[in-house]
Amino acid sequence: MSQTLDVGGENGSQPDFGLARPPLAVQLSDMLREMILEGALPGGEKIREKDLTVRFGVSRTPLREAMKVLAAEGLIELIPNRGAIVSRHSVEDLADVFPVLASLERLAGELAAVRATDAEIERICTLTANLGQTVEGANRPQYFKINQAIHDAILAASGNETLIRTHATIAGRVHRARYQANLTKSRWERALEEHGRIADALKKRDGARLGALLNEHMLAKLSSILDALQAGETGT
Amino acid sequence: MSQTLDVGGENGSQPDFGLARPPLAVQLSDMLREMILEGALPGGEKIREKDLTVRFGVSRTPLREAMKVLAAEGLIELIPNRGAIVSRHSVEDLADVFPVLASLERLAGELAAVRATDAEIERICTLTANLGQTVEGANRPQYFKINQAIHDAILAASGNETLIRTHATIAGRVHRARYQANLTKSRWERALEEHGRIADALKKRDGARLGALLNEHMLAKLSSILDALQAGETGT
DNA sequence: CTATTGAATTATGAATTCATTTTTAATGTC
DNA sequence: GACATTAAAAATGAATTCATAATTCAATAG
Repeated sequence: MSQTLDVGGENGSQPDFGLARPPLAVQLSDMLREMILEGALPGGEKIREKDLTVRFGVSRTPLREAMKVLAAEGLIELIPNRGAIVSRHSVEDLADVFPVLASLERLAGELAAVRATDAEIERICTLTANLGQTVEGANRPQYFKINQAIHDAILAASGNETLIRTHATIAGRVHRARYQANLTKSRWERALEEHGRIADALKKRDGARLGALLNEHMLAKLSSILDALQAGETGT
Repeated sequence: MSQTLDVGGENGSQPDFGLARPPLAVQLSDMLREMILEGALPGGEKIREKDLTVRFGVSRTPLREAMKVLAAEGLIELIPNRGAIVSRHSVEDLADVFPVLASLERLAGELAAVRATDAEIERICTLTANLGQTVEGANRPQYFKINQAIHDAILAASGNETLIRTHATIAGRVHRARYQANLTKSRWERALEEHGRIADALKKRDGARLGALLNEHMLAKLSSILDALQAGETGT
C-alpha cells in the first residue's frame, strides 16, 4: 500500500516515447478515487494533505487540485481551513446511487430507441449474444466486461452528452460493487434473460419498454448486491 | 465587468467579524460558473490563466483549483499542457440537459410519494397555493422563487442524497434559461395547472403519477424555452 | 482537580518561483 | 516563394515559500 508515483523523477530507464503522461493532478485524483472506492480510505476518515504528499511523493499543489475534483464528485468533503473527510459510502449509499443510475439508464433507453443507428443496434445485439456464451462458459470477468460494454453502448446511442457524462460519473462510484455482485447462478441467468428482452425492445425501437426494462434491470442488480452483502458480508 | 475580488487585501473598512469568507478557489469557481452561464465567457473560447488572474487579482494557484471544479462539472474542458476551453452550451445543450433533469425529477417524485412526511407534503401544497397567487399578481420573480422552492422540496423529500446532489449540479447549468423562460401567459397558466396536479398526486402519494407529471412538467418547460428562443431570439 | 487562557505547533490558503511544454517567429535552405 | 528547422517567447505543470487559521498542550487561576 506504500506505492509512489515517481513521476518526473530520476527514472532514466523508461525512455518515455513522447506518450504524454497525464498531469499529476489527474493521476492523483484517479488514484484517490480508486482508494476511496476500494475502501483504502474509509468513510469519515480525515485526510491530511501532508500524509498524502509524502505517500505519493508529490507536492501539495497537484494534490489539492485533485482533491477539488473528488469534492466535486462528492467522494470527499472539503471544509474550509479544516481539511477534508472521506464521504461515507455505506450500504445505504448503494441504495441511493442505484436508483439514480436506473433512472438515467431508463432515459438512455428511451432516447436510444429513437436515435440509435441500425449499426449500433446490431452491435448491441451481438454483444448480448456474446453475453450468453460467457454464462455458459462461466466466465465472470468476460461477462462483466461485455455487460458494461452493452450498457455503455446504450448510453452512447442515446446521443445525450449530459446523460452520458452524468451516468459515467455516478457509475464510477459503484463500479466495484457491481463487479462483485453477480454471484449466484440464478441471478446470472435472470440477468441474461433481462438482457435478451432489452436487446429485443431495442430492436423493435420500443422506447418506453426499453426504458422500463433497463430501470428494472438496474434495480434488480441492486437487490442482488444487497442480498449478497447481507448474506456473505464479504467485506474486503 | 472588470470586477475584482480584493479579498484579504488592505480593506480596513470592513472589520470582518470572523465571518469566515470562503476560500478564493470557491469564490472563483462560483464567479466563473456564473460568467459561463451568463455568456460572459462564450462557448469554445480559450481560457488563459494569466488573463483571469489579472482580472480577478489573484494568483494562479486558487484559479487552477477553481478550474478543476468547473471541469468536473463539465462547464470547461481541460486539455493537458494546452489550457482550457469553455464547453459549448448552446440550444442543443438545453435539449440535452432538460431531459436528464426531467428524468431525475421523475425519480424524485416516485421516491417522495413514498418517503415524504406529512409535514413536507403540507408545505409543498402550501407553496403550490402561493404559486397561484403570484400568477394572479403577475409577480414573475416571486413565481420563479416559489417554483424552485417546490421543486427543491420534492427533491429533499425524496431522501436520496445522490439524487439531490446530482440534480443540483445539473440544474445549476440551466438556471438562467429557466428563469427567462415562462414568458407567455398561456404557458404560465398551464404550468400552474401542472403544479396543481403535482401537488394532488403527492397528497395521494401516487408515486408513478407524480413522477410522470414531474417528468412532463420539465419537458414542457423545455419546449417553452425553445419556443421562446426560436421566436424572440432574446439573447443578452 | 478542573477549567480557561495563551503560546507553540501544525495544517491549510495562497503567492511566488522554477521546470517543462507548446506556440510563435525567424532564419535558412531548397 | 514555400517549407523545414530552430531559437525565443509564452503558457501550463509542479514545487517551494510565505501567510493565516486551527489545533494542541502546558501553565495558571479558580
